[in-house]
Amino acid sequence: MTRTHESREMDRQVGSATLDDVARRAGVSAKTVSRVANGERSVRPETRERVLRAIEHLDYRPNLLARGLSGAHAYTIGLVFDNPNAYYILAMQQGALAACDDLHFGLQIRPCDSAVPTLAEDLRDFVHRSRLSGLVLTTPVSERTKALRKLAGYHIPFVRIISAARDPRDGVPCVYVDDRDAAYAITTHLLQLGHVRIGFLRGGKHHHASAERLKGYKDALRHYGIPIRDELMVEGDYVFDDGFRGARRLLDLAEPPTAIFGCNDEIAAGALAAVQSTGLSVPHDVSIAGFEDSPFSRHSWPPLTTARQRADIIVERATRMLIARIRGEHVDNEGFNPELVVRGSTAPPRPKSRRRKPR
Amino acid sequence: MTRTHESREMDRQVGSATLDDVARRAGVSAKTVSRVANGERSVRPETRERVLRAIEHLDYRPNLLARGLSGAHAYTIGLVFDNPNAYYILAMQQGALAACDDLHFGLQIRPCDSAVPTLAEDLRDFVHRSRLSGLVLTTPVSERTKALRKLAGYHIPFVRIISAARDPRDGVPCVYVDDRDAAYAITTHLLQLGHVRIGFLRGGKHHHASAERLKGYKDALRHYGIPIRDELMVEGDYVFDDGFRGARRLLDLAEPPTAIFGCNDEIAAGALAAVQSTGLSVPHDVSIAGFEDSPFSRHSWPPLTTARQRADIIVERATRMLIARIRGEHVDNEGFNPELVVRGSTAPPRPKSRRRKPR
DNA sequence: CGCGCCAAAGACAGCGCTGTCAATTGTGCA
DNA sequence: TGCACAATTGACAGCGCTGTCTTTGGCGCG
Repeated sequence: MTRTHESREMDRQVGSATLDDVARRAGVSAKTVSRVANGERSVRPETRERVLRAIEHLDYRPNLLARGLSGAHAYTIGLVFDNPNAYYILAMQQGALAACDDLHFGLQIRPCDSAVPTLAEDLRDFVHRSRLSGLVLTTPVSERTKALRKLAGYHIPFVRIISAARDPRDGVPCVYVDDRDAAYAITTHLLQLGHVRIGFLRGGKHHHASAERLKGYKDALRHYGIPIRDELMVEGDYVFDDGFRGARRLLDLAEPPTAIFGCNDEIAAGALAAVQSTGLSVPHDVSIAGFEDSPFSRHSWPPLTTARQRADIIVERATRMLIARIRGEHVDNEGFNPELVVRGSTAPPRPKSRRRKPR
Repeated sequence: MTRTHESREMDRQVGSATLDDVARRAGVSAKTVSRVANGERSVRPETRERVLRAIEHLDYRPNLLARGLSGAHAYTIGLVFDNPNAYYILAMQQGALAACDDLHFGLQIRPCDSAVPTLAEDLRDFVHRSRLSGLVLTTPVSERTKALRKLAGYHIPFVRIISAARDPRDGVPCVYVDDRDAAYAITTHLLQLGHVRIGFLRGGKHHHASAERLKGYKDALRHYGIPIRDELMVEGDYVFDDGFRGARRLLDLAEPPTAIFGCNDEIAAGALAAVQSTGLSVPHDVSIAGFEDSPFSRHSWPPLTTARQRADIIVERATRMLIARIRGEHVDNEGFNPELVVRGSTAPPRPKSRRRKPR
């Protein structure tokens, strides 16, 4: 590149002092400035002070590319997701960003298709190209165990967020969320209101979380001695339209359910719309519950009973774990329990005599 | 760093061949490989072929950090936003990502507070730290003209997305969206249905788009010779709760409106919930219209009449413009017109005699 | 047959930072 | 006071790539 001194000065005007500039001004070596900038110990307080003043004065900001190229890694992590749910994605991004900003790491966002066979290789390339320090893997990417094994083989640090009742203790760090338990709580809430026929709208076949929630639903029914009926469980993906269609199918049954539990809020919103579109009222004719506490659940009418799952906090925690791990610190896995939030979309079923579809 | 040969070999195993590796295998210089990798002209076809085979064989991927550090810029752009709306943000990200993937650029996501006085300096630091090639500025960041002037002074390329009826032709490249016209269309739609008292729920005081939409509303009323009443225009931000509160206030008026136009879909969803919460029905008692065509509008019941604004496509276009500009190509500004989408939330007003609040 | 010219390819010096290791200084203790 | 040893600091060589400049080789033309 060979830039002249003049052009370097011009660059400086637009605001990019380098380590060397700072070093010259503080009368120390570049390496010492590097030490101060990275908060390393072995620098005498007065030297540190001098360097800090020079940094301040020149408004020095380390060039992340150079740091990444030079060092063992780039002080940047990747957030990998494969999810159709906008709120969920955004909450995850916010959580990751909060942790990264706090710990002075960069963040790269990476949507992907978790079903491709080359998942591990794709992620490896992603990491290598930008020399990422590690990955936060969210569901369902975090459930592709074979790909994860490969990733580990490539010596790529990662933290998984998974749906599990307890710490899997398999040596792979993770944050686990007890979806089964939360689904159990929601179903129990409906049962205690007096519902017996409760529909369940499944989501994302490939999502382990969906299976866990279904398990919680079944466990609760079993606990109350209520038979599990196939016709009350409808397949679908994590999207509104499937919720709408699924709920319509349930309502068309000879003996329709008095309550519908959607596997996430978007599905539940679809169910809500479906019920209202047939002229029935929520919660008087049909109760509806969701899962996630996304804005969907708060911003519908009536607002949805749901399980609060703070994706931002969960991902922030996972990100902090990852960075701690990258720094060589020991970290314990951590569990989260979604919490039941009761809102206006659930109520006791209408006495049988009056429950008849109008029209 | 001084790594041993052994350790380099190990690294190679996990998949990061370098320019030099490829050069050695192809029997050419590193620079020639660089030329091939960057699609430069002056390489003889047979040489290019040989290099490509070596690249293929070694599964070579350029290290983006090194490329960015070395070259004039990092082949990465930043997407800057300051917006409370999840769908909007996500749509924008998807649009930017589509363009970046296609053109082999990286993307950095950057939420920010557009109201801070140091906006220009913050963005400059953001650019310098990662040596970004340029920025896509979305509303309302794109409306901070003073900060933008500073940015231009720092020689940072950017493209704005703004709310304007026509090309401002001010020398700063932009994509412009005619919000006024779309709001005019929505208001006209309501007027043609027979509504006379139409409420307007404002959004985001700092958003120029909000003012443009208000202008469209007023222009339409004026065109139909209907007086503009202050009590029918309610302040608020772009969020559900303000829509809810604002609609309640409108309904509490001595003479409430028969239709409510929310400045975006989230506000309209709030208004929808407010109307339904008072026991009135949409659209029979009150019509509601939104703006944006976000999932909110499709996923409520009834689905909302709105103006379709494809944030993904708009941002993708802006991103392509930015990259073209970075490459030194000439690009013309481009305009988008949101399009009226009529759904179930709007209908003719109920004949006066029967319009009385129950309860 | 020799010359100039242009396309193709290579040499080399960085970009701004960090890891390693050597040099320097200061400290405690015999 | 002198010495071993630890705490600071600095010198230097890259990280993997690109910009500039130089060299090489093939070709047309007088």
